[in-house]
Amino acid sequence: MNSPLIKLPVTTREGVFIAHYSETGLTGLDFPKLSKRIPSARISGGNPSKPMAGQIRRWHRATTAALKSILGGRAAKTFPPFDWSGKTKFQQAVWNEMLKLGPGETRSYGEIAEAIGKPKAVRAVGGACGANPIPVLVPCHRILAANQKIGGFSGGLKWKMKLLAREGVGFI
DNA sequence: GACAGATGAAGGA
DNA sequence: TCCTTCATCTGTC
Repeated sequence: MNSPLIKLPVTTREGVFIAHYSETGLTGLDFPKLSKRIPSARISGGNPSKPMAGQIRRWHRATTAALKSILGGRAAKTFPPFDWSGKTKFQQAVWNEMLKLGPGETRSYGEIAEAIGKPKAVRAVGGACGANPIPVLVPCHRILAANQKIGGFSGGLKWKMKLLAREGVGFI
């Protein structure tokens, strides 16, 4: 496994997201804690060597820029490397498929299942979406249920609706 | 090995 | 048209 894990705050208009980094890339992204005070910006959880810290700062800039772009309803220009070690091939296939979606572009769980060559694994796709550690950047909010129904969202439907509204996506 | 899940489709009222 | 039920597949415990 990868360690240590570095946590860095990403301040946006929507609140402060917490990005988690390992030695190989971004491992996770936490939604802002609603109605909580904004934590002070500091590196915590690890003690990276100097070259590592510089690299993580670069990744963090990319994460911040990508997050702000997506929250603004625009496509992210660059992404940090994602660290999906420990995740299953199936989950990675689902998330890679989601990364191909641009702003305002949506797919159904069934379409994602079909795209990865497992057209009947629709429920499993839902499970992979729920296991997505990097919401927003890996746009699981762009996955709708059949007939444009909103479905569910691990970070809370409120976020899903907000993100989709930003991108001008209509849903039921 | 059993169970649960962010689905989808079909059938009945 | 809406609701209920069931089939299907994968991940997790």
